[in-house]
Amino acid sequence: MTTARRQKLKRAGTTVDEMVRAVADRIVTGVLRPGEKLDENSLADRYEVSRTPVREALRQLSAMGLVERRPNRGAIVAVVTPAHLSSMFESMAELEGICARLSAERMTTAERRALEVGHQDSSRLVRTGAEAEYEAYNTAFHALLYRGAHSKHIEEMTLATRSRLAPFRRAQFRISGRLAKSWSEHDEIVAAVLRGDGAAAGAAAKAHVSIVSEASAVFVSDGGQAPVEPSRKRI
Amino acid sequence: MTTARRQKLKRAGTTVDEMVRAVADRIVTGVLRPGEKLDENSLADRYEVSRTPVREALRQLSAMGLVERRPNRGAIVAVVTPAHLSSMFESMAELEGICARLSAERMTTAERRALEVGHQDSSRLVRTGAEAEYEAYNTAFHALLYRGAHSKHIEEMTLATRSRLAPFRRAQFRISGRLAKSWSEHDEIVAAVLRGDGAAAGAAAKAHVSIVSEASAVFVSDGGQAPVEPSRKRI
DNA sequence: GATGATTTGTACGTATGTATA
DNA sequence: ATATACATACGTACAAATCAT
Repeated sequence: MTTARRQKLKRAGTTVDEMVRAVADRIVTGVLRPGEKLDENSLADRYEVSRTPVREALRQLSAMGLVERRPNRGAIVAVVTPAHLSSMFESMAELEGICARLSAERMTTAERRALEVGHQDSSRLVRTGAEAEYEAYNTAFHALLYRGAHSKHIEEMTLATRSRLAPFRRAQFRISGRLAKSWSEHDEIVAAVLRGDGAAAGAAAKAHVSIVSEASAVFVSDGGQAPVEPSRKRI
Repeated sequence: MTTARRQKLKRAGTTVDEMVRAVADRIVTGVLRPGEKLDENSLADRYEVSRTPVREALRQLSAMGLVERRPNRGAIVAVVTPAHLSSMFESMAELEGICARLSAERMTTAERRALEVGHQDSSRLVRTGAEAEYEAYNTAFHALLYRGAHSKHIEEMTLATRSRLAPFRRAQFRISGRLAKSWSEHDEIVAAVLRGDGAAAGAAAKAHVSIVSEASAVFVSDGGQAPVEPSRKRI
């Protein structure tokens, strides 16, 4: 029986907001796996709060798509069908493409410089094979592209979709050679953005995601992220 | 003083779900205007429920982007800056374009037929100037395009964005000549979809939204949707 | 299929934080 | 600026639904 150790929240803002952050983090990092039950009492217990904020947090997570709620039947970590997963990757490719295209057209000089500097620096991570660091950089790189589109709502949609995909793409850089391949794809995107070629940047970014999608599909079929369901005390 | 008449919910599922539906509907139809305060007690009073489900509904609406919540300071109908509004219209254009492109490539024969039949029938509404009916048809028409893309997540994002824009585009068909213009734009989209020309369908759909955007901008600057704020008893 | 246990849904009370005089 | 009024945040209690036996 897994012990459900208590863990006081930081209470940066409201209890609910902290709960949302905490649970969302555990979902996207894969600690909580798709299909896993999210019991209100256990969550309240774990974070030492009452059920009221837990319920509000679950509802918000549900609206975000990270959690599924069936009336009177509780909440589970969202479990997506292969069809829906592929639809999300498809959306991600489209969104990345849009962001890259708009970034190529709209980024300020400072933004372009930041993109290029980061990209050049990251080559060191590839040479040394620093997977974890490269993954962190990769997130920042893509965030720059979303931001550079200068369109708040597109940025929001893209980040939200990325969050929902996170549980399914975690192991992508473990796949041999993926680091170098990712970098060279980034290189193509950066070059297109720097020369203001929206169409090329969009196409490259879209292709970049498609490749990640295939890599993740392999991972999924490994069973590593297969929906789970029992193990009650795992919060 | 506007009377806050009580109104029992239908209780199809849970109270909260009905509340979300009811309040979202009042927001997108413009009964509740951007900036208007959503007082928990008044809402609870109006729908004859306790504050608990009201709070959960407000949080879900907030996650949907229809409502803004400031900690300890209550909720208001989401008020968007002109910049954010234009970003949402831009997103809408991109999403519509994607849906139309994918529909052109993926719709089944039955779906194509339904699209064309509805479109041809709608010409009658244009001739008779049936604005309300045409608006209803228009919603269905676009829903067909979203559905026809055969990509659940893209469909969800598009519908969600459309909801958030609804309060700002309501008067679009009141603008003289807009009905006929809308129909001819639809005609271009339908033709492209039927002949399987994804690029043309996407471009036409994207342009279609851009024009709506401009029409709505006029409407917004009319003050018709300017953020309100007092009138406490208006729930 | 009925019954008890468990879990979710709703109501309400109190404390805390925010706005107002 | 201080105090007062008021709205929100959270906890607790109870009701209703689901699940297991």
